[in-house]
Amino acid sequence: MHIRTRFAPSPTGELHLGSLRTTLYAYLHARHHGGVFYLRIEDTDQSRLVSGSAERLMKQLQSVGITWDEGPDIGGPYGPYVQSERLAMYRQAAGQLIAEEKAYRCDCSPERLTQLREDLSARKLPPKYDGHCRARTDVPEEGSVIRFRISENLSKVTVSDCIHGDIIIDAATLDDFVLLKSDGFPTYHLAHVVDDHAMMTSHVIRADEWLPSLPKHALLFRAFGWEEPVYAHLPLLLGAKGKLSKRDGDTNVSQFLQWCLPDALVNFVALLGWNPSGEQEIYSREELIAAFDVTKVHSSPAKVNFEKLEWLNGEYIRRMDPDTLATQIRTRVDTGNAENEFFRRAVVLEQPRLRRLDAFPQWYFQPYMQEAPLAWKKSTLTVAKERLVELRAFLQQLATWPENPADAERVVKAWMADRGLETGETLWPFRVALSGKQTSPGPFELAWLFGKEETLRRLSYAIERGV
RNA sequence: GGCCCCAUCGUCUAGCGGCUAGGACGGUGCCCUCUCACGGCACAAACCCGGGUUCGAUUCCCGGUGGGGUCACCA
Repeated sequence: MHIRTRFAPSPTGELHLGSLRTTLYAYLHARHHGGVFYLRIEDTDQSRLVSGSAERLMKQLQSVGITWDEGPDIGGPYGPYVQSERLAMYRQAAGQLIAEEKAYRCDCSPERLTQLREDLSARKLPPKYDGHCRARTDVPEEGSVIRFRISENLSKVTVSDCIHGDIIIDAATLDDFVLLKSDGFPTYHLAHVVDDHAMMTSHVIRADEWLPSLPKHALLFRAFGWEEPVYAHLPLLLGAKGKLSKRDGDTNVSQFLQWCLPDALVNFVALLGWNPSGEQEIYSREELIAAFDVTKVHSSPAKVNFEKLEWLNGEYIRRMDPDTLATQIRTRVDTGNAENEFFRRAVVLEQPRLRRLDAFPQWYFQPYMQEAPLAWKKSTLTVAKERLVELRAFLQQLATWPENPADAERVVKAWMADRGLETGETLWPFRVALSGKQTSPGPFELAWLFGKEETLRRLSYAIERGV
């Protein structure tokens, strides 16, 4: 069988962390099998459309490196890939079911339906449609909906899912659900079945919240006489309390991308609810594709651990080449008018310390400010300044400035050993003279960053004005 | 409430009848060290409960409990 999976978002907002994972799994499954991954826009709810949303969704997928083979922007053999452009197909399909008496028209008013549900739930009965219009033949087309008829002969429905296994549902709990709305647009149920059949979808990979309506979909496929796709219902992503939501902070992908590398985010999200049975934590895109197996996706929900994402992002940062990292940071933080070489060196210094791209220390780009005392622990300012004076003289006469921090360390430490200078009393003032901070990269790193001129300038400033 | 899903450290997880129950994040301690990170080492931390099945259950079955989802002319 040829593998075809899809991501079918409704254009009503931003790409959410949960949708990213759903998409990623569908994408990985297709890529793993050399199949097709396509995009379909589900814009059947006229009232909830958000303009520009579909475009943003696609942009965000691109920004995390998820590519599709067919879609609204690039077309493909089974288009159109936008549901509002496929209305004729849904109407035709619904009409066919009416002709076969597997569906019927209903013009019950919203008021009646609401009343009905209220009465039913007041009596502690499941709120379902009472079949008022089931036998009617006089329902006008105008303003009415088409409902699916749950056969009265049906007792059990067996559905199957490749991560949950078989599920058997009592048909009595099923409702005569709406297929076609009165505005002529299909409901999700109809559109899903018609499209995934027409578009040859082999695997429907979607969130667990769809599981309760799986029997409807199965019944529809059977009513049409179509082969059902393989279903994979993914466990939900949970926040602090229940389904991941705004309560847990902004969970939009764009929000994460402000501080997180796309590859780290993908790596992180891939391992939420699935893992290839090892102790490896970091996977390249290729490794994910090679290892992915939908049937090994967990059936239990996963709480999102944002701290681990930060850690993972740090790991990715450490593995990057400094120039690439520098460009990633440049787009996210204000680097003032730092010149390229200086910025690149600052990035090298911060690379082992950084977890969030947006947390790059600002002091590199700001005027010098002494915030920590020059004196080391129990030592005194006088001693600190004596050391700095000696150090300045030594650095001053250096013929060649160290090429890198390790060089600087070697040279200065040799000199210190020579003079019998204690490290804390010397290096602490040295570092504070350069950074002004309680915590910062080391003095050798900073001397390399600033170069001879600026290093000497800062030393002199500390000797004269330092406290 | 009906229906459905789920259940290993706080969190993500390995485990697929016999293990000192492994790893990662986070936490703690130590080492490295001028500070902060990085890195290294160590420690604390889990099989929800009750019945079965079995020589033997974290693992299989049933029940309970707990958590979650879903019950629209939304997806």
